[in-house]
Parts: sequence; C-alpha cells; structure tokens
Amino acid sequence: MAEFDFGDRVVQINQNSLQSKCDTCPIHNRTMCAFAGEDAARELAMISRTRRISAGQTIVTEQDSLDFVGNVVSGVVKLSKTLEDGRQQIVGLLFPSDFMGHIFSDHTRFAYEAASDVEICVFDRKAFETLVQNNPEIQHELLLKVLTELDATREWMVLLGCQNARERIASFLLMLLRRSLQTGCPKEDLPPNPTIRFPINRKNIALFLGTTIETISRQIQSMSKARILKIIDGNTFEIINPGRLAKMANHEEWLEDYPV
Amino acid sequence: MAEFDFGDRVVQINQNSLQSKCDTCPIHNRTMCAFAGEDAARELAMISRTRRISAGQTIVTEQDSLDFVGNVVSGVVKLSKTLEDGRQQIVGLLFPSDFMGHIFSDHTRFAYEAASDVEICVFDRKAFETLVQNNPEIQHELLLKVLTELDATREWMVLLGCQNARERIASFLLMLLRRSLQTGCPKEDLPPNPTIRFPINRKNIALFLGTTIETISRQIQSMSKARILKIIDGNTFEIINPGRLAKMANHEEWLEDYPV
DNA sequence: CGCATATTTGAAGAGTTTCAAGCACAGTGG
DNA sequence: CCACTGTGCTTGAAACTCTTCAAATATGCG
Repeated sequence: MAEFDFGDRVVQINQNSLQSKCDTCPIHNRTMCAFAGEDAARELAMISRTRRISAGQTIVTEQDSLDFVGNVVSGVVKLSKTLEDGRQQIVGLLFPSDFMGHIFSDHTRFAYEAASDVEICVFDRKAFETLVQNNPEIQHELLLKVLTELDATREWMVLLGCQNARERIASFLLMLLRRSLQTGCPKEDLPPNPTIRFPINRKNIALFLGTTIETISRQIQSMSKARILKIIDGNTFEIINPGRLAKMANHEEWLEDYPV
Repeated sequence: MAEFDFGDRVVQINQNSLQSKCDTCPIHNRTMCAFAGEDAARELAMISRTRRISAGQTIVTEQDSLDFVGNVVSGVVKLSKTLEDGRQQIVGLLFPSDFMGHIFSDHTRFAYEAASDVEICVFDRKAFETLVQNNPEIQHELLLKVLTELDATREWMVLLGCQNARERIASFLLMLLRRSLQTGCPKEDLPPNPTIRFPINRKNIALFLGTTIETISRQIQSMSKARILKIIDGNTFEIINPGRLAKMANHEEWLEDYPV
C-alpha cells in the first residue's frame, strides 16, 4: 500500500492500481496524461508526485537546473526574468493543466515562482525525457503543445509591443474569462454577465502586462465608470459588457465569443 | 538530368545524386537537413525547391493557410501581426538557416513577409509533416528547435515589456552582431571593432522593437556621440566598444562575448 | 483593535510618440 | 551635367501617455 498526498485528498492505493491516483486528478483529462497510451500513462503515474507551494515561493530560480517537469494542478505559476537592476518581466503564467518545465536542457533562463498557492504534479525530468523519446506519440503531443505555446507567446508579444495600458488590461481580463470557461463550455452556456476573479495580486499582473499597479488600478476604475465592468471587490469583477471589453482589447482572437 | 535554380547558381544534376543540390547550399549544415539521416536528407532534397521573394513582398498573410515550410537561405523574413487599426508588431525575424512555417496546423495567425530580398528553400508542408512523423529523430530536432525559439521569444518579451528604447536598440545591434558571428567563429577570432549592417529598413526595425523610426534615429545618433559606435553610412556601423554596448543592453545573455 | 500589507488616488515628471520640416541619396530625364 | 522627384532617414518642438513618488484608504490577520 502506498499513500499519496494529493492536495486536500490523501489517496491510498496499492501498486497495481497506481493509476487511480490520477483518476481523482481534476485536470488529468486535459494534460498529456490523457494523450499517453495505457502503458505510458501508468508509467507517468508511477513517476509522478504532488508538490504544494505557497504564494510567493520560488520553485526554481533563473540559471538553476530544473530537474523536474510537470503539470499545474491548481493555482498559478509565473515564469519570469529579472534584470540586474531589479526590473522584472513575467513571460508566462501557467494555469491548471498547463505543462511546466524546461525539457531537454539543463538550465532554464527563467525563474518559476508560485504566483498564488499552487499544487503541481511533477515527474523527474530525466525519466520523463526517456519516456518521451520512447513514445513518439507523446513527443508529438509535446511538440504540438510547444507550438501552441509559441504562438500564444507571440500574441502576447504584440500586446507588449504595440498596445496601450487599457488594451492590455482588457486582454488580461478576457484571457482570464477564457481560461475560466475553457472546461469545454458550449457556446450557448456562456453567462451574459460573467464574473472574473484575479488569481494573482496586482504586482504580478503589472509584471505580466509590462505596466504598473497604479496604471492597472486607474484603468480598472475607469472601466468601472464606463460601465464595462462592476467591481464586486478588489479582486472580483462582473463583466457587464463582454463584447465591449473584447472590442477594447483590439485583438481579433478574443472577439469571437461575445457579440458587441 | 534536372536543373535547379539555386539563387545565383544553377545546378544541373541527375536523379541519383539529388543531394548535390543541397551540397552547394550555404546553410545546409546549420538546418535540420544536417540532422536528418541519409534517407531523410535525400527525401528532403527531393521535395525541396527554392523561391526568391523581393523586399516588401508578402509571402503569406495572416489567416492564410500555409501549405509549405522551409528554411531561409538568404535575407530576412519577418513574422508579424497587424491590428485592425493598422498598428503592426513584428514577432520574429527569420535569418538564414532559420526554419519558417507553421507545422501541424492549417492556418497561421501571423503574416510572413520578405523584410529584404529573400531566398528560401521550401518543402510541401504535408510531405514534410509525414516525413517528420516517420522520423522520430527529425521530430526530436524540431522539438528542440521550437523550444529554443520559445525561449528566444520570451527573452524578446522581456525587452518589449520592461526595457527602454536605448536598451532595445542596443540589444538589436548585439543580436545582429551575434548572428553575423554565428558561423562557428571561435572566441579568439572576435574582431575588436566589428562592423554591423542593418539588413532591413528602419520601419521594420521599429516594428520589431515596438518603437518608432524617429526614436531609433535619435538613439543611434546619441550612441554615436557617446562613442559607442561610429556611423559609416546610414545602415553600417562600426561598434567601437562592444562591451559597453552589451552593458547598455542590460541583458546578461548578450554580455558574454566581449569584455566591458 | 492595531499593525502590516495591498490597493487606490493625486500631482509632478520623464520618456516616447506625433507631427512637421529638413536633409541626403538614387534614379530619371532634359 | 544639373535640376526634378521620390524615398528613407534625421532633427526639432509640442503633446501625450505612463511612470514615479507620495499620501490616503482599504483589507486582512493575530
């Protein structure tokens, strides 16, 4: 019998039903675990373990070697780079089901930090790399995932390169909206006035958007006055007019779901 | 006998020595062609052909389907996105030996355009995808390449997100320096006062750096006054002090080669 | 309740963009 | 050979957005 601490659940299982640990995993059907064949999935379950990190803790620093990879189960992990003089830029936010890690390389050039309380499911990197190289279909899924991420990063680059503060914040709100609806929500189920919660604090939002907490504050207040959103509390917002928000973001990709 | 128009060389070869077309390719040892096994390399040679595009011409527009992939042989290809109101951001510049294309997906979200006169070696996308899926080692190389590109894109994101105009231009100059030395130049061969040429016009540099041609002009003049570089002509610069330039860029990755 | 932390609000300042004009160079035609 | 025109780059001045610094307010927790 083995005991697994899986967040708020402690699961006791015996060796030949190792996969049951993953059956209770809230995101297992949205990660590579779902794409792996039965043998590979079993192997993944075998080498995986859960780690919990509290908000603000560094998981890996820049230049560190990253000896594990994994999936975010809950919370948000930030990927960032800090310049010598202290300026920092977040180059990626990893949400539940996102893959984290720097595979096939001994050092990462970015720091991984818990942007909120976080639960991650980790595998030993070397073991995972071997698994990948022995399973072309997993490698293929990984390639697709990285290609998607590359495109998303480029989209964000457009935001940083030529969009203003208002557009950046509108885009961030829409991104959160998307991610919160993402769990296979059919179009007709879209709530007319969805509610969004910031999963991370202002400072991190600012570092992600390449702006300051003051600018974010002012823009949010201004959107509230313009009746685009309603401030429920400092971190919760009701989007009164998702279509106008999308228009404001000026990014076609995010205009799709809601009419103006 | 078949005749291949390969830029300034026209190569005549017979079917069973198809690879010789690639032997004369100035970049073939820096692309995936070099990593492919003999059979795969022969197949690549078989399905490849050369295209020349003159500066300013669009190769593929956004939302277009991209039915080919390939390598840049000479010149610079720009990858960009344009917002409805005309603002544009370049999200990547592809130099000789860089891979171009949007594999395993029917539509690209970015436009490809020749930023200078360009020569590219293209393969049919579907054929290439089949080749990749049948050759795990090519798929692996491709994965590594995409991972490297993802990191490079994230580095550039730091630039756009939190660095000022001066740092951006210094970084761009250093990037050009790197690329021009990249052909396996050993450290002791570094010229003390290297010369750099802008391969693309000011407008495209501005679109890449998220700034304007005026700002670039002012910064270059100011660097010239500060004796960091010497303006040979509008597009050619002698870097008087590469170390100070690197310091100015404030990006550790680019500080390595030259002492301050 | 009081302290620490996080967010909002205000006013001044810096850096960049914008608009407008000037300059330099290449190609064309008289 | 020289004006003419077009294009691309530089320079100047004004305008604007965002940041910075400072203070006020709100929120959370022992």
